[in-house]
Amino acid sequence: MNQLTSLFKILSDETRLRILFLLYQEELCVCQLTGILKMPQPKISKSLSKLRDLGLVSDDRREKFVYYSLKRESKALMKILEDLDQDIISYPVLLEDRKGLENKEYFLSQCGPGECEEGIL
Amino acid sequence: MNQLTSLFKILSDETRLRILFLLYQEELCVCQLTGILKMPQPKISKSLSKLRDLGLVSDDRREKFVYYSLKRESKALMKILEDLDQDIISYPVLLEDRKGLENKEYFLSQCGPGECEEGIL
DNA sequence: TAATCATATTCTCATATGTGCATATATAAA
DNA sequence: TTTATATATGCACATATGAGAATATGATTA
Repeated sequence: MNQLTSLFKILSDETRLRILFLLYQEELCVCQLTGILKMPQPKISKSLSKLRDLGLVSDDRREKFVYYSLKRESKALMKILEDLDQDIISYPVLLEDRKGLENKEYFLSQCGPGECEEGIL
Repeated sequence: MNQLTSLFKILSDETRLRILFLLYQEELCVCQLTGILKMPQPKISKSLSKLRDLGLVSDDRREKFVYYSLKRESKALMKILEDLDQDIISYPVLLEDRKGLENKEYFLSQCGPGECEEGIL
């Protein structure tokens, strides 16, 4: 029961929800998430660490980057993400994030916010 | 999106979640909820008022009692409650609450906590 | 080894949140 | 019009939480 309410609490923050929904689609590293969500890197890192604390994501360092992926073990979480996916048309923010995934390679290069974003965005 | 995260925040409190799940099964008044959940009445009332603020429940005064019922308009909420219902075996607290529903008539009489509970409980 | 880059952590702050207790309101009964 | 009963609200408190800025860590490259 406590696990369930903790899950809802995690989902009650928009940043975390958006991250989870992105990772539901594919594995991403911190700088990719930072680029897609257009948020300060510490904010992303802190969100990710909370998600890791709850055991919802796992991290894997490969070369320069730390890749995060959804653990897909919580049946409750998976159901919620599937439902969001099915009704994604109702959530423009999530749709936009999904579109942002197309630039994922771009965000791998060193692009601090405000530096070389104009090229694509 | 904000509506969605607000929903998750509401669900992140065990009291509110239990209330919603009870109302998902049937309409109940405050004293019945107080009796079933074995919690102080102000706590129940305050939870209910938050649920009403979000438009998740509606209240209807009939004689001495105020009956609350689930509004069933939020598709997201309904899906979550249905999923809980389907997997209720994983949530003993909710199962216990459901069992408590059998005493619902009993809690309609004036029974402050600790007074005449022993009769049944 | 020094420098750069990706990520994590710390600190401070303002704000929100749940709880318990007391009390107010309002309807119904006497 | 009192009295009882059901429900709602206010207050005080402790705690939790998210944001932002600064900085630390740790791996990689030069």
